[in-house]
This record gives sequence, structure tokens and C-alpha cells, in this order.
Amino acid sequence: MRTSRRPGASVCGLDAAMDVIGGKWKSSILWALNEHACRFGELRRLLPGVTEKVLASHLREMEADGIVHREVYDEVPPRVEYSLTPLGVALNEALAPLGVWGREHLLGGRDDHHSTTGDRG
Amino acid sequence: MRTSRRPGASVCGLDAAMDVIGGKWKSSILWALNEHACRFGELRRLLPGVTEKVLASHLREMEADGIVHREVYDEVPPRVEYSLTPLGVALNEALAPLGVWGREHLLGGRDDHHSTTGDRG
DNA sequence: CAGTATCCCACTTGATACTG
DNA sequence: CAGTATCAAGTGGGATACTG
Repeated sequence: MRTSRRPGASVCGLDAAMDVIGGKWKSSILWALNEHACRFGELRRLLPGVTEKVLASHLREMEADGIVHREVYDEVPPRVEYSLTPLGVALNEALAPLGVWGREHLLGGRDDHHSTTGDRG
Repeated sequence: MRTSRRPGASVCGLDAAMDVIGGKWKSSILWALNEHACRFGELRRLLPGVTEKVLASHLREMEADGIVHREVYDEVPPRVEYSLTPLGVALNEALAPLGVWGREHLLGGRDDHHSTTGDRG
């Protein structure tokens, strides 16, 4: 998958940011983790439709990008918790206006089940 | 290509917005048009690496999404100018924090040749 | 539970050539 | 100049099965 950034890209910060959140489910993962740390299976349940492979890939990329923290607990049964790093929190906040724009202009400003739990629309 | 939105997606405004700017060159096109209206060939020159086909596809999608306006002048030689609609301007503004985030945290806050021409990093 | 390993396909993107 | 048509390729994402 994406081992390095797009060749020749990232001439400006926006391109770099788009690369970080470019995965199909990354913004959803970000939103989910914004509320509280989640275990792998919990994320899978929160994101209906995502496969284990894709979820794992995205999480590894987001961890490599420094926006997600992976905490492993040596227990049985095994437990791993994912949470946002301060960088991830900042990214989520930077994403907020975009979510508002989408809700206002694309969804006709109608309400949805996320709008009261966060500020991302 | 993308005739409709991602099936089953757009549960929140952010997903919808991500779909609109999901194309590889769309954010760059947005940035280019933010400064002034551009002709097709001008955009091609401003975006080294993009092919005519992809540029045309992106422009048609962005026009369909209501963020780009296409003005045709019946002259010879033919002239077509692309510009941002108010919606596109709003999108660009909503994108600004993301560009700042990327420049601050991904590019190490270093300057680049865009940072003085706009607010997107 | 929390992943990895394969295989596969659709879609996006790219290269090139051609047209109004 | 401003595209469209065709062909080719690369990648992300999905389905399924298996492992520590």
C-alpha cells in the first residue's frame, strides 16, 4: 500500500494533509476515535462495511502518520486500544470546517445522528 | 467515472465533502482557481503532471458539484474559462485550516512558495 | 480478540492519439 | 485552444480464510 507519500506531491500543506486522510475510512476512524479510545473490534462495529484488512491498513498508516496511538495490553484475551494523539486531535479540529461545509451545502443543512455528538457535521 | 456519490456513504457532512475533493488533483485545481479564473491550458500548465483527460474529468465533476463554473466564449480561437463559484470559495475557506495543519505538522512549518499567496499553507 | 495472508476486481489515473 | 477517444497500468479496497 502507501509506503511513502505520493511521489512529487506535497508541494503545499493541503496536499500533504489530503494524503494523510485520503483513505476511504480514515475520516470515519478519526471521528470514532474523537469520542473515546476504541478497540479493534469496537471500531469494526462502529464502521459497518469496513473489512479487517482495510481497517488494519488504515490504522497502521494513521499510526505511522502520528495521528493515532496504538496501546497494547499484555492480557488474555489480547487487548489493543487505539486513540488519537494530540496531532490527531488537531487534525480533527482542522477537519471541522470541512464537515460543516459539507453538511451545510451538500446535505442541505439537514441534521444527522452525528451533529449533536461533535462539531464535524 | 463517478456518476453518483459513494454508495452508502455520506452519513455525515465530512464524508460528503471528502467525496467532492477526493480526486487526486482537485485540491490543486481549487487552489489554482482561488487566485483567478483560468483557461484549460493555463490549468494544465499550473498543474504539472496532470493529463488532459484527468483534468477534464475533474473539472466536469467539480462543475457538477457546483464548486466550479465553466464559462464558454464563442470566439476563435475557442476560449473557456473556469472559475470558482461562491460554493467553491466557501469550500476553499473550509479547507484552509486543513492546509495550515498540514503545513504546520507535516511539512514542519517550513515555508513554501504558496504560503504567501494564500491562506492554505 | 486482534489481527495477517491471499486473491481479485473496480476504479482512478496516466499515456497517447485524434477532433471540432 | 479545448477538449474526447482509446488503451494500459497502478492502487485501493473488498471477500475470504487462516493464525498468535
